Amino acid sequence: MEVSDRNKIFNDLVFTDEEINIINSVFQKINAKKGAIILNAGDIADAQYYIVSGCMRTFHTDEEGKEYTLQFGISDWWVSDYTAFFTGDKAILTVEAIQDSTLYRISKEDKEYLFTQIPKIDTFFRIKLEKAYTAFQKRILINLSKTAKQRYLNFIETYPKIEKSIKNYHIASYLGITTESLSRIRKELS
Amino acid sequence: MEVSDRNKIFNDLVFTDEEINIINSVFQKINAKKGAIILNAGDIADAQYYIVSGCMRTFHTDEEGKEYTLQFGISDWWVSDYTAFFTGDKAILTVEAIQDSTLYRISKEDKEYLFTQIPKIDTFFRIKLEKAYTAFQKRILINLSKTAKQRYLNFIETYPKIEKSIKNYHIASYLGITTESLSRIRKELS
DNA sequence: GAAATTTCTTAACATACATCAATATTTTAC
DNA sequence: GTAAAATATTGATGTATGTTAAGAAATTTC
Repeated sequence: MEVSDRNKIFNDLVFTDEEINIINSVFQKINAKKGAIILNAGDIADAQYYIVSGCMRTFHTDEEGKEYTLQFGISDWWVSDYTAFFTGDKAILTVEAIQDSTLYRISKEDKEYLFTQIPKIDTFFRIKLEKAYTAFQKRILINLSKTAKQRYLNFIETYPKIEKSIKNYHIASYLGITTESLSRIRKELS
Repeated sequence: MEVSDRNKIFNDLVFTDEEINIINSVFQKINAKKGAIILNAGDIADAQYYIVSGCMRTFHTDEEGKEYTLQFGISDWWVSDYTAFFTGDKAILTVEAIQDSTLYRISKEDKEYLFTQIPKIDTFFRIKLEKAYTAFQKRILINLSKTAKQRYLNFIETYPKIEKSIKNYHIASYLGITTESLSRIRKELS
């Protein structure tokens, strides 16, 4: 792993040379082409991924084949099916690259090894988890309380950098509406 | 804290006498009467609460005074406005007892002290957080993909023990529908 | 750079759920 | 146990969003 990437991931943490060696040994760099799937629903989610650049999407597919986007992930976000990652159950989410993306992969096993070797990383990941929890709480309240138009405006705020490069139907599946409805909302707003 | 309560909270963890003393010193037993508010939106959320018995509700109130129920909490659950608890921001959630409830309170400060004194408790709380995250992920996907009737059926599954004792309008505010709509759904199902 | 494919928009109509208003039922207070 | 208050139901009507279908626009492929 390059120094700049390590600093980007663990920004304010300082490591010894030995710790740096350990970190380098557990992260694997991955180039995911647009359309590539890095985790498939039904598989074991035995890794999580740090996004250096690009854009990822995690979504659930129901019995009828309809897709529901749980999250978009951009630079400096972590992605996986965390529910499956934590529980050991099979993934119900698929994680795909919707732009060419560069990622770092760490397996669940290596992450646990990392915790034993560099205890402060435990705290680092706990804070990430707290933030992820917080984001989900916010999302639930917005879904309960806001109209589709308000949710769309909130989406633009949440993802200002990528909003224009994400396909309409992916945004719609994130908002819980059809692509036609989103089209109408966009028209009203313009 | 009574032995039985400590075992209930930390079921499979084993503590030394000294650790037990520390635990006893940081948890405060609270009896909350039906209707009591233990955390108010706008306040600092400097504690979290373990529910021994009873039923709690966490909800958000919007500018118009409409309430949106984020969660019901029953025996063996933890409640707070975790977003506020983690970030230090003011609470946007209110936590109220909807039945007479017995709780144990632990302050944020004491919880951090507990982590330093009994490191394995850190892992215990991390797993709780993972489960809470998982529950929220599930909730988001259900809200995106299911009709009100399906969400109501899912609610009954999720809260089978308390479903009958929770007010209709509280359930409705959890499902994101009006009390009238819930009434009609119930009629259809009966 | 033209053809093929994918994505987005528009329109007509359908449906789920909201709103408003009235009444019925249950719970609480004295 | 009765009156008052709170909660739940029902009906009529409104609205946001879904569905189906067609065509327009953008992107990809060769």
